[in-house]
Amino acid sequence: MHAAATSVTQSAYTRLRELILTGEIPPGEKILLKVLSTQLQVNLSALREALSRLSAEGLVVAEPQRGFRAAPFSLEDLRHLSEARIEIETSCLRQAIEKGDLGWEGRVADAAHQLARLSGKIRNETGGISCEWAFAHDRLHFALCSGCDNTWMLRIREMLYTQSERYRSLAGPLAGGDTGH
Amino acid sequence: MHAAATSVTQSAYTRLRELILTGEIPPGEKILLKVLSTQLQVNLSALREALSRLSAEGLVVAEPQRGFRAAPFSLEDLRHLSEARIEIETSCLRQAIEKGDLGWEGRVADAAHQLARLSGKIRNETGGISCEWAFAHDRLHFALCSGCDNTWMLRIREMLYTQSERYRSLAGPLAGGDTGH
DNA sequence: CGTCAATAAAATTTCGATTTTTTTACAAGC
DNA sequence: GCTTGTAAAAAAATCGAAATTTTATTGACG
Repeated sequence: MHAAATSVTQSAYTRLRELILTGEIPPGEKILLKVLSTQLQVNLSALREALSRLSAEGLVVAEPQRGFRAAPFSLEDLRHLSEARIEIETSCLRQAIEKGDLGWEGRVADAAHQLARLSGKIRNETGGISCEWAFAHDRLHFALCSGCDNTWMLRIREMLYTQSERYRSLAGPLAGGDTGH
Repeated sequence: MHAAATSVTQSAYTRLRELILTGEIPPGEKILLKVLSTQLQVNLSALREALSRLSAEGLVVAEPQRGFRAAPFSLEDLRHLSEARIEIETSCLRQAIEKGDLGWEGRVADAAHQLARLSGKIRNETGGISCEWAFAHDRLHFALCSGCDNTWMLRIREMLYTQSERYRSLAGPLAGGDTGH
C-alpha cells in the first residue's frame, strides 16, 4: 500500500503523513520521537527531517525545545479552510475556463459523467456520504482545476485539499469503520 | 540583524532563508552540505532539517539522493507567482471588506497615507523603484489584507509574498548595490 | 494545605563518525 | 572518435551516543 520510497527519510515522511491523515495519530497528540523512531524503524534524524517538512505543510506543529504534535483540529480552522478552498478552487476554475484546452474539457466531462452515474449512491448504509461518491466528487473538482496551468495555484489547491481530506476522514460522516482508505 | 533563535536548527533555518532570499545562494545553485555546515557552523542534521522545511516552502528543491539546491528562477514561474498573488490578495481584500473592523480601516488609512507621502520618491537615483516606496507599497498591501481573518488565506499570502520578494530583491529594478535589506 | 525549591526522570536537540550512493576520472574495447 | 566499464573521489544519507532542556517527583517550609 505504501509507495516504495527511495530513502529512509522519504519513507518516514510518507508513512508519518499517512498516520496523521488517517488519524492514527490524532489531532493535537504529542509525538514522542523515541517511540515513533522505534515504531517506524527509523533513526531520530530521519524522523525529525520528516516532521520538519510536515510542519511546513501544516500537518504538524513544532514547538521549539518541546517537540512536535499532530496539528490540532478546530471548528474555526475548518471554517477558514473551507472558505479558502472555495476561493482557491474558484480562481483555478476561472483560469481553467480561460485557458483550458480540449484535453481539459474531456477530463471534466468524463469526471462529471462518473459522478452522475453514482447519483443514486450518494449516501452509504450508515447515512453518511459514501466513500465512492466522495472520491468521484473530488475527482470532478480536480478535473475542473486541472485546466489551470498555474503551478502555484495548483500547489496551494493541493495543500488545502490535503488538509480538508484530513478533516473529512477523521470527523466526517463517513464513520462506521470506513476511513476512506 | 538576525533574529535570536532558540535552537541551532532554528538559527540555521533563519540564516539559510536569508541567504536564499538575498541571492547569496543564487537560484538553482547546488547546496553542498559539508561546505554549508562549516560555513554556518552547524552540524549536518540541523542543516538538513532546515533545508527540509525550506523545501516544503518552495525556497529550496530537494532531489532524493542528490541533495538540495536553491529553487530556480524562471519567467513562467514569476508569471504564475504574480497571477497567484493577485488572486489571493483579491480574495483577502474581499473578505477584509466584508468583515473588516475599525482597526483595519485605521491601518489601511495609515498605510495609504504613508505611501501617498512618498509619491514623489517612487524612483531612485538609478531609475528603478525606490526601496522606500516599495516597502510602503508592500505595507499597504499587507494592511489591506490584514482585515481578512482567515488564517489559511493569510498564510498563503505570506508564502507568495516571500517568493515574490525573492524575485524582486534579485532580479528587480532595484539594482545598484541596494538589495532592499 | 498549598507553594516553592531541589532533584530525578524523560524527552528533545545536538553532533560527527560511518555507510551508502552518486559523480568524476580514466582506461580498454569497438 | 565514441561508447562502455571500472576504480577513485566526493557527496549525501544514515545512525545512535552524548549533551541540553523540559517535565515530573519529592520534600521542606510558610
